[in-house]
Order: sequence, then structure tokens, then C-alpha cells
Amino acid sequence: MKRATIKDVAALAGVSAATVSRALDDRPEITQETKRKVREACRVLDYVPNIAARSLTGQKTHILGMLVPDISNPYFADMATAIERRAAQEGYRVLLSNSMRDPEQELKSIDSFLARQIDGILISAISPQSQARHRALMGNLPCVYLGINHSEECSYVMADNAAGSYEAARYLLGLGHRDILFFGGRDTSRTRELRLKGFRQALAEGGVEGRDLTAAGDIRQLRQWSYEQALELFRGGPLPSAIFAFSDITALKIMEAAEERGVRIPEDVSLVGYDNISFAALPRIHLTTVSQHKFRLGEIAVERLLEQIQGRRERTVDLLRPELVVRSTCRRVSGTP
Amino acid sequence: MKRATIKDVAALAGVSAATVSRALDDRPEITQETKRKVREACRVLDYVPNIAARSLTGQKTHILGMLVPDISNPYFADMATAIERRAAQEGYRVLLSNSMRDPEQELKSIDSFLARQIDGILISAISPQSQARHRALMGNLPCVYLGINHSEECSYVMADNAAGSYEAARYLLGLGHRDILFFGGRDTSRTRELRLKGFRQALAEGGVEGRDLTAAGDIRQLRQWSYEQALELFRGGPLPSAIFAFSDITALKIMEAAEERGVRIPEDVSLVGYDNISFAALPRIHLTTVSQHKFRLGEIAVERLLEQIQGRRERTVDLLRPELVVRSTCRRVSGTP
DNA sequence: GTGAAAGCGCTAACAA
DNA sequence: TTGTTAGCGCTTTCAC
Repeated sequence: MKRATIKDVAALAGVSAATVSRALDDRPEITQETKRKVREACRVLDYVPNIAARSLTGQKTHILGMLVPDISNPYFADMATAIERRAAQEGYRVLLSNSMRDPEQELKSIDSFLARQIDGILISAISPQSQARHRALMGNLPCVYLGINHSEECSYVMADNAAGSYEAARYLLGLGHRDILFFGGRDTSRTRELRLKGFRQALAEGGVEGRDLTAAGDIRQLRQWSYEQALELFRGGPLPSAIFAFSDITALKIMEAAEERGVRIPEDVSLVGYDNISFAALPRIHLTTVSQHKFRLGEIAVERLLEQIQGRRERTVDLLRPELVVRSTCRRVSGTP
Repeated sequence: MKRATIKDVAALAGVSAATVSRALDDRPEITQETKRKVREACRVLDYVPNIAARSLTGQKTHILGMLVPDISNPYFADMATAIERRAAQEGYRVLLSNSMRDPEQELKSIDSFLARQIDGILISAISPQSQARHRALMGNLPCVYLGINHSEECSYVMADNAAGSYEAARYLLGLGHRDILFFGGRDTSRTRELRLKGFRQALAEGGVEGRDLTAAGDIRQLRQWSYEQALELFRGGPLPSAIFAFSDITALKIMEAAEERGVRIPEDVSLVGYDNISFAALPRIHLTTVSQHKFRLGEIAVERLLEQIQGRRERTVDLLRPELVVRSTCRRVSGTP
């Protein structure tokens, strides 16, 4: 049972293939009567136009590519969901690719997207270096970058990481915390760099010295590293008054270690995360964290990309202001005056 | 800057388009020298073959479709991840579609998949009724169903829901629980029906009477419903000794309500979930639940689908045995002898 | 208002 | 071993 083609429809409707094409496109020059016959024939034959053939004729595929470093990270998973939903509303589908933080894989994924004639691409690049390499491959394919790894001439959508951590740090200071530890993130991560910067600035303004703990070297398993470091931290020595985790994932690992060591949050140590992934809002977790509005961020990225594809806009830059989401993992301490 | 085509490569390499095609396919009849020239030309031109054209020539698209009722449900999200990963290993990409539990949307998604010439499709159908309707549309397109909504002549991969809840109920009985409440799920859900069946069987064998609470009528927001019902349950009257939640999502909502009412789990009431979504393993949550091995299930589905596509197998049926994952939300009670 | 013909980029059959 | 030719299903001129 072969699929029906436009010729089959044309034959059944008693017109030419060209007319069928025009009728389905609802062109004004075609008679209502002809359109009716064509639609009827399509229905009878269960005709579905072949998009491959259509795209070959220079049409669009209505497929977007999305490339992220790690889809098992709930942050990207959530953003992907928002992107797929928004794209679907506009009649686009999205092809997802996971670079696994491997620059070679990133290039391969882009090749594969190109081969599929996607109309545009959304990329969360691994690093500015990798970004520079794949930029060339893409030619003038419409593209919007997600997050911070891009060069200045690209379109991008990002949240202000420094501002987010600045606000969170101010919150901790306001609660009376003076000994605050910035915990986690890879030392190669620009995201971490920016978050640490906002953190330090707030502390400096408050006249407080900050500490930080960073994953240096080739740490593949950042989660495992965080867990082990937290276990070490909670081994018995003096605790910091508050911990500012690089991300919610890290914060969760800290929570896990705390539980194991009998350290109570927030009674013994306050904790704030970053990203506001869905885990953070769960009962018993109630993690205070910084929201990057990742759903909105994904939606905007799709909108900007479609504007580029449809030639309505050139380069765009969108900056979202993060927002502190206060839950229950921080307590007020009586600061020394 | 137009993308290079096979003709450009052929011209630059000084051979015909057909030779380029063969060289890239690494066919034995082509000289090493020719292959080298072709590869070089491809490199120079940044040539990426056009998959649309290739698929038009009767080739495959190497794209699989995946259709689920609700991707915001972590259960499906997790399975999708497993499916994408396994498919990527085999050189396939997957196009995701969300039916939003709407039968019309389900049909539209399938049409859109057909139009894209996907090689095969993985479906978690909304209901046996919807399944019957879309079955016709697909002709003999390779297809594997995920879960329980399919007719008998299809290929499918599913976990034994009754066996899973049977085991969980036995576990609760073994801990001494006698007053156990089966909580949640839509009354139209076959999944719920099967889980309830296993639950009842175990209780009957233990000489215990079971109770159950079901979402009847057109409940769109099952999560909200669960939360409200749990709040009601925890209002102050006598508590059941244990609650068997229809799913982990439901269990989490029960946890949330319990927290709000000051009901302690497992001290005041034991709780078990179903699905073993990633939330269940988080610190502070530690939900005892039934694992359906959803990652494995997704992988198997991909493998079976590819076997069908490559003509190596016809209809397949895979049944996975669920497994109880004991964490910390159930306690032993001193049963009346 | 509609049809005939050309061509999108590629592969497969047949020649050479 | 390689080139030539035809055709996949569709859209888009250009005629009529």
C-alpha cells in the first residue's frame, strides 16, 4: 500500500498536478468547485504532501534544530519543553541534539542539521571557543544563541547571571549571614565566572569576604564531585553560615550530603541554588533559588528565530532579568554588629 | 552564499555526480584516489548532502517520530530521553509530538509525521479508542506502541502494571499494614484499572479489604485534584495506615498536602508511588515506588522499531517486569494479630 | 483558471 | 571504474 502522491490526487480529481498544488495552497485563481474536488480526492486517498519533495523545490522544512550540551540536565530539558511548545504553536517542529559537552559532537550535530535543511537553529554552545568553530559551518543560516557562549555579532537570548547572584547574595547578607561559601561549578565555566562575580560584588559592598569552592581540572561528573565535596565540608569542622550553590543540581547534592551527615538545612546552614529547576519547588525540598525564567527564555528564542527566518528582523539581543524565588532553605541569623 | 550541491563537488573533483555519490557511500568499486579527491572537494566546499533529496530517491530519512500524551509528565520526559539517546546511537533522530491527551491532535501529529517521511513511529496512545482511529492512517509504517493502549495485532513494549502494584501491595501487607488506600488516577485510565487490579488481588490474598479513591469525570488537572483530595483526607479524621498512590506525581502531591497539614510520612502514614521518576530519588523525598524500567523500555522500543524498519523482524511483544524500589516512605506497623 | 514542462539534489539502472 | 540517464514528488514559470 503505497502512499498517495499529488499525481494520484490529480488523476482522481480530473485536473493536473499543478492545479492540485495551487488548490491546496488555497490560491485565489482556483475555482471553488475545483478546490472542492481536490479536497475530496485528498480525503479519499488519505493524501499527505511529501515535505521532502516540497523542501527540495526551495520551500522551507518547518523544522528547527536545537543543540544543547546536556539534555539530562533538567535546566535544558525544561527549556527544550518550552521551545518545542512555542515552535509547535507556530507550526514548526524541533529536532533535538545533545553535544554531551564534546566540541566534535557539536560540529557533527550541526552538519546533521544542515543536511536536514532545517530552517533555523537554536544553540546553547559549550564554550566561546567551540562557538567560534561552528559559526563558520553555518553560513547565514538563521540562528539564535541561548545563554552566554556566543560572540558579539550573533543573535542571542540570555539571563544576566551576575545580576541574579548579586541579588541572591544581597538576600543572604540581609538575613545576617557573614560567612558565605560559593560552592561548585567548573573552573572553565563562564556561567560560573559570572555568577561568582555578582556574588563577590554583593559581598564586597557589604564589606564581607567571600569564599569559593570550584571544580578544577577535568571533572566529568560534576554532580558526584559536588556530593563528595559537600560530604567533606560537613565532616565536622566549622560550617559556613550559608552556602550559595552554583546551580540547583549542585544544591540538591549538598542537601543529600547534609542529610547523610545530619546537618540540618536551614537550621545549621542556609542554602540557595540557581536555575529554579522543577525539583526546587517540590515538597520537602523548598529550595530558595534564582529563576532565569527559562521557559520565557526559550519562547523568546523561538520568536526571534522565526523573525529571522521570515526576514522580519536581523540580529536581536534579549536580556532577561533573573528573579530570586524565596522558599525555605535560608534562615535569619543574629549577625555580629 | 548558497550551500554546495553534489554537482559542485563533482565539478571541483573532476568527476560525475554519480561518482561522488558512490565515493561518499564508500563503495568498493571506486578507486582510493578518486575517493580522496572527492573527500577533498567536499571539505573545501563544506559540502553536506541534502537529506530531503536523498529521501526523495526512495532512501530513508533516518528520522523516527515519537508521540506521547503529555511530555510535561516526567515519566514521558524520561522515556523520551532514553529513546533519543538510543536512536542517536543508531544514527537516527527523533521528532517529538505531544498530543495533549487530545485525540484530534493525535491524528494531526501522525499526519505531520507521515508528511515528513519518517521511517517509523513510537506511540504512547491516549486510549484504545484513539489507537483504533489512527491505526488506519499509518498504513504499514513501522510502529511500536509504548504502554498499554494498543490492539493485539500491533508491536508493543509494556510493563506489567498489575504485577507491579501486586508486589507493592504485598510489601505493604508484609510491613503489617491493613488499612490501605489506593489513591488517584482517572477512572477512564486503563493503567489505573490494571494497577488497581494488582493491588486488590494482593489485598484479597491477604484477607484485607481495600479502598480506593478515583478521579471521576472530566478532570483536566489531575495534579490539582490529587492535592485537594489529599488535603481533604488529612483534614483530621482517621488516617489510613498506608496510601498506595497511582503514580509518583500523585504521591508527591500527597506529600505536599501532608506537609501542609502536619501529617508525617512515614510516621503517621506510609506512602508508595509508581513509576520511579527522577523526583522520587531526591534527598528528603526518598519515595518508595515501583520502577517500570522506563529507560530500558524506551531503548527496547527503539531497537524493535529499527528491526521492523530494517525488515529483520515482524511483530514483537516485550513485557517488562516492574520492580519495587524501597526507599524511606513506608514504616512497619504492629498489625493486630 | 488551468495545463505542460522544467528543475530542485540525489541515487540507481544501465552503458561504456 | 566511471559516466549518462531517468526519476523520486513537488512547485513554479510560461503558455494557452
